[in-house]
Amino acid sequence: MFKIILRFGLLALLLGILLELSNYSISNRSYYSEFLVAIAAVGLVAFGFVLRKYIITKTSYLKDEFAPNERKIQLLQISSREMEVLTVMAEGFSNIEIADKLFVSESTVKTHVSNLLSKLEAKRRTEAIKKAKEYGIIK
Amino acid sequence: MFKIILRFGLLALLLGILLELSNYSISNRSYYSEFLVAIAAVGLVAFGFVLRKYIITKTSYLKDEFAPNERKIQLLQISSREMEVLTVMAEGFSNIEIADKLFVSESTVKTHVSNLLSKLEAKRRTEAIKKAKEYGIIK
DNA sequence: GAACATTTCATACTAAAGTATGAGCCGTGT
DNA sequence: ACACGGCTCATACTTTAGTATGAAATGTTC
Repeated sequence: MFKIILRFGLLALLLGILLELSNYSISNRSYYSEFLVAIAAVGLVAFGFVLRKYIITKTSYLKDEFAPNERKIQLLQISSREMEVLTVMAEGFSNIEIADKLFVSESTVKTHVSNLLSKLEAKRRTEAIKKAKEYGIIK
Repeated sequence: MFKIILRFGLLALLLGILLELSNYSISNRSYYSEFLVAIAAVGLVAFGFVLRKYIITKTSYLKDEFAPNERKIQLLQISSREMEVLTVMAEGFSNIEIADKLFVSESTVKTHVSNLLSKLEAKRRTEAIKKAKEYGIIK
């Protein structure tokens, strides 16, 4: 992360120097004045262009260090056990498989899922998963 | 599309004028010389920054930097219609809802889903959705 | 044009998912 | 102590989802 900031900082500095250079050459009416300005301009545009990509990829990188949206979880009144069910459910497991993983009965899982559906205002588990992801409460 | 090109063209022109202006003011050693250059530089970076977004979003089939993994789709022998079903299915819709959206019967959707499950080696639609996302064939 | 994949649909199943209701247990807090 | 929320489970039921099979209409490819 610091590496990227450093890289972009250096690039920005370089472009700044280029601009300054063109300033001086303009004052001196050098041959390369217009040329240098053009290069600096193109460089700056490219800088912004690439910057966006890095910002986007690096923020999606931060999604890997996934922190569930606790606010939303509390707002929807989703309990910790429901969260566990939701997480395993999103992995594509059936109710019985979830039950085995959490050491409870299928009935219990069904109850949790049913509660999750109403809390997430979803009609199906697929819809619940989609919404939960949109809310950032699961990855 | 032309609208966007026009907009960006105008913006680029404006930035060019700004640069030229700063050139002149530098020659004249005006108070605003450095200031103008800085504004032009920031403008150019912003230009590139926004440009990327527009290029990506306006090339429509590349939404949010997402390009479906065509190689994987072909490898798994998933047909175009199956892809459509998969996409809508991942949005959390039921078979009947998918059928309505694609103007086919529920039977047809069931067939497609069933084929998708075997092709994706999934036991349930939730698992299929998860795998499809991992493979990068849906977002 | 014959072979082949795709898309469509139906029928008849079985298997899951989801709903509704009631109930017992366990902590926490008033 | 008692109310409350969370977790557990069961039974009974309805609704979807998923499988199997067959079949017909399209394209596509060699």
